Amino acid sequence: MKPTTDKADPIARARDAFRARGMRWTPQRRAILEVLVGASGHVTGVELIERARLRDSETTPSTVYRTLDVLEELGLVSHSHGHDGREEFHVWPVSRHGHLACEACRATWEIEGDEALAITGSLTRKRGFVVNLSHLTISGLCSECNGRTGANPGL
Amino acid sequence: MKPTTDKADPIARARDAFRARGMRWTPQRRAILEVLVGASGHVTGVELIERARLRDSETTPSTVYRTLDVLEELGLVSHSHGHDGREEFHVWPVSRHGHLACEACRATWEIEGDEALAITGSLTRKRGFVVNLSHLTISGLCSECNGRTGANPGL
DNA sequence: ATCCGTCTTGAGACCTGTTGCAATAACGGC
DNA sequence: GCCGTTATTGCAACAGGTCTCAAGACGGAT
Repeated sequence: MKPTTDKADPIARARDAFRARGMRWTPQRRAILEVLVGASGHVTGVELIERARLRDSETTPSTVYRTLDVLEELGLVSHSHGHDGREEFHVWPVSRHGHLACEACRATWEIEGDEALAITGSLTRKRGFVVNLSHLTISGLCSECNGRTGANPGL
Repeated sequence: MKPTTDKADPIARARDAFRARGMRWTPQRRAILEVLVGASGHVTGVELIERARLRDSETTPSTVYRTLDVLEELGLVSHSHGHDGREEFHVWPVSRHGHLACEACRATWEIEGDEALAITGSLTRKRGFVVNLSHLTISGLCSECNGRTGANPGL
């Protein structure tokens, strides 16, 4: 006896989340959700649009971006900005974390746990400022690139 | 007896910095420098273009942005990204610092000194990652907005 | 004063997103 | 199953920035 809404199915859960907030469940939203299920890690807006178009060639950018906004409100995705300011979406964030991005080699790392606390903690204590960790991208030079480029007189 | 290049004049110093690197000193660059001298704090690209157009209605965006890039290399300006990813230029940075931006009230604060060190220090020590502090913008909720909006289940 | 190499500029196309608005279609009620 | 409300979509224009490329001009050499 199958339950009407399978708790393990992320798409069914998303649909329920939409409906619970009086929002509508549309084919377009379903398609974008399906793309997200197949994605992992960090994806740019353009990548998501391209993938969505593979399923439905009619997909328009505005719908994708608007859906991503809604999904962010629902907590299903989060976004931050790469060092050039472009959006990067983080799908199904398992744990809340920030990012570290090397300006030279473009590699990225996640900042979480104690390391994240070292950054957010002092701001919260001293200023009462609550950091939006998942939106945070810290850029600079990783140890490898910093060694390679030699004296970079202070970025 | 006036010296040919007045050490106190930031525009003359900029001119010399350009020439010293084999770059040319053009009317456009001079105009943009003049705008920057009259600016303070944080300015957006659009604001700078508008102000430059007041002096020279022919000013084009590409020239302004390119000049800003060069000036950033020379260390005369720095830029970071607001919480929506748009560029914000920081003119004549007196001290290297990052920014804190409230997503609700849009207020911003500077992060410098010990506070900055608390953020960059652990990343440098543990990962050898050198943070580009002047490019950093941390967004979240300031104490006032956080109190006002009540329980925000973890940004 | 003129010439020339090459750095800069300007124009416009392009890129990533956002927004206003009319047309469309979910979905709760009958 | 049909209707009406109203959330959502698609389109097209807009906004902030970047990039290419031909034309122009800075400035060292003559």
